Amino acid sequence: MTQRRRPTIHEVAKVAGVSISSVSRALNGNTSNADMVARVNAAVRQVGYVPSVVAQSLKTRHTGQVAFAMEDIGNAAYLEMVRRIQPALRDQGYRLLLHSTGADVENELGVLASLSQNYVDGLILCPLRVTDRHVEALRQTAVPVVVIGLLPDDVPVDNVRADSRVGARLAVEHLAEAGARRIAFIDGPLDTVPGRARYDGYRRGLASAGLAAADDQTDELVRFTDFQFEAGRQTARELLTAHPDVDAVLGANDLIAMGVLHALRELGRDVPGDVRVVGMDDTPLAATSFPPLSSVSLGSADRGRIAAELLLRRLDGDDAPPERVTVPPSLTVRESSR
Amino acid sequence: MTQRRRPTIHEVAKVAGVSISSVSRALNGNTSNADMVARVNAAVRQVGYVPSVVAQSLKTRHTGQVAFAMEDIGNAAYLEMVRRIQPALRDQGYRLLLHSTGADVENELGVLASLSQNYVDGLILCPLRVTDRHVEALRQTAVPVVVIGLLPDDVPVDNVRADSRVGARLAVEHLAEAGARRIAFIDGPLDTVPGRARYDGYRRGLASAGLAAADDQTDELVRFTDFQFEAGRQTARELLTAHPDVDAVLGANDLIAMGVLHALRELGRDVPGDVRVVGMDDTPLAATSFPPLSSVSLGSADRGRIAAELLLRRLDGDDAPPERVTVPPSLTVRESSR
DNA sequence: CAGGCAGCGGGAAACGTTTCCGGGGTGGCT
DNA sequence: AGCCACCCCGGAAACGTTTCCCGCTGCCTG
Repeated sequence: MTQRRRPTIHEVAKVAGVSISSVSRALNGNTSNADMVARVNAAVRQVGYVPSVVAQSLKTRHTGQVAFAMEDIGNAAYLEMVRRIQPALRDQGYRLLLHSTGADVENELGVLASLSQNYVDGLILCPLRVTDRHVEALRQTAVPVVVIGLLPDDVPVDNVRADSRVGARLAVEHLAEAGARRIAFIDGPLDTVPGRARYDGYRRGLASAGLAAADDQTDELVRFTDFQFEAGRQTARELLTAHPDVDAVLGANDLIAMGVLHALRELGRDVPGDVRVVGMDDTPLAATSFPPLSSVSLGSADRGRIAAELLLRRLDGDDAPPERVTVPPSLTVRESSR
Repeated sequence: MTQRRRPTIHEVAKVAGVSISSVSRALNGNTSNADMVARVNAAVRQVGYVPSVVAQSLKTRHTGQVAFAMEDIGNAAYLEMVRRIQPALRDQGYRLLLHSTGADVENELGVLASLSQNYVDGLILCPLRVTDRHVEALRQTAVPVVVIGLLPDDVPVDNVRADSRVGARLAVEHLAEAGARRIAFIDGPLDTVPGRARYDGYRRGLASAGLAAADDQTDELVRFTDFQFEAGRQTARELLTAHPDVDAVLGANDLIAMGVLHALRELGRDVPGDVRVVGMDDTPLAATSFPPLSSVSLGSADRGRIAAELLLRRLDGDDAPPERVTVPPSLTVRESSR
């Protein structure tokens, strides 16, 4: 470990016998003299020069970095997004910073605030909730931001949305069409954005299938719990015991739906013979479960890709008005509801 | 969008009526005069000053950033690592850069080379393979590196390893103990590091259980395929048809093992009654499958945590000799082999 | 009472680039 | 052949910090 100080542009200049301005120009392609370029390159190789991106950032006022902030990278939906975002950014020479904010909203706001420290040129944000303080912070950012998720219409920020309401409705309609009449719904917490939207979609689906009056508020077949496997299992067991006539269950995500499948198995009910099951998010879990789980894809990968594209456009200097893209959901039917 | 230029330390100094040195000292806690601190803080709030981390980095020669490089964040093992690494680093004030290198070895070397651009203070690397060029690059890095995975003993770099050979052996011994006599193994490609190690572990397990002579090379119950669900399913179907007397199957990862479960179900064999199944990696898939899949955990989360700790120690200035930590595997027994 | 020392604050340099500006040389046009 | 214009290259400033160094003030001590 020699710990020699890294060579700077000055040493290159000395070795090449030219000025530092010429070195900089040669390296950035702002010179036409082939001889100069050759000499500089030779010197660069000789001293083993590598530019300092920090110094470049200070001077050029951009860092080549973009942050992606979400609750938890362990969540399959966010994971899919990262898998698309990272290569897209890398291809354009941007590095990706990952911020897992956890369930803490303060952390989220902290990320937004830290944008002012200008270590990134842009941000893709998946907010858990959107509070007034979020909106305030979003209005004031110095760098472009793309928000994935629901956002009030008057916030001037690029926005990519899934439509989980339509997604849930799609699932319900599919189940009804397959002959189900008593369709239960196990949702996540109602005070989350997706929990709320999926609930609304479920109700609309019932109404459009003629299975419930639009103003029916009894919700006897609806349960709210966490977006987790065990939660789904427990809740499903309870629900199915209380209502043995249920002939279909929609889980608000694949984990819940997996829990439902387990509960049904424990209760000795056949899937899809006795009860049909559909999940949401269409994660890898769905394809490998038994029976393979029908699931509503909310296009996480697409949302990630589109967010990256929008951000790259902004970084490229585009100052068109903020865009609002909604990615349509799609239902993948597998055996669990066939 | 006012796009006003961000205030610098100079404006704070002007507003507070002090010098920029005093502002810097006050903000970094290097001043004892409470009055000064108060005035500076007031001025900071008044002008809305936020320090530029880029300028700070240039001056202080560290960036507060650490990179994590692996093949694909979609891989459950890497994902678990990130989930531990990120909070650990964040708690110490470091930001995390994510590099998905893909299957391309050049990309990996590129990441190593880019360390010289000093936009990070350290790196955690999960190399796919370790070539001479890797070793060379690792010897020359200017910043601390921690490698997760197998590394030649003479490379002077902190190293965290799993022991998938022992892991596979553990699984085989467990199956033998449960009464299995004809234990099959569906491995990934033999020319990958884990494929090779798991194969060795399988053979040792058989030998130690007295189910095969140590020099038996027939491998009639071994198959090599990809580390994927469909591959595991197809291969298992073929294997189980050719050898109906197989009473246990070890899958080289959970995806393969899930494929095995599906194949067994299609063939009408009961799990674990007729055939016991064990997977490896202990991903979320294992707990939610049916029946729940026994799986060998290779301690991805622990490896991530330990790697982060080692790196943080280096960043803290520790220059003890490189450390080599091996995380022991552990078997989680679930219904599929009970 | 005077001198010295400690501590605080200001000026300025430095980190490693990019880029503006200006001077000198060359080539082309008149 | 002379003049003008353009092209190249070098010098220097600037990006926004931190920190070294030095001078000043005030207090304590001899």
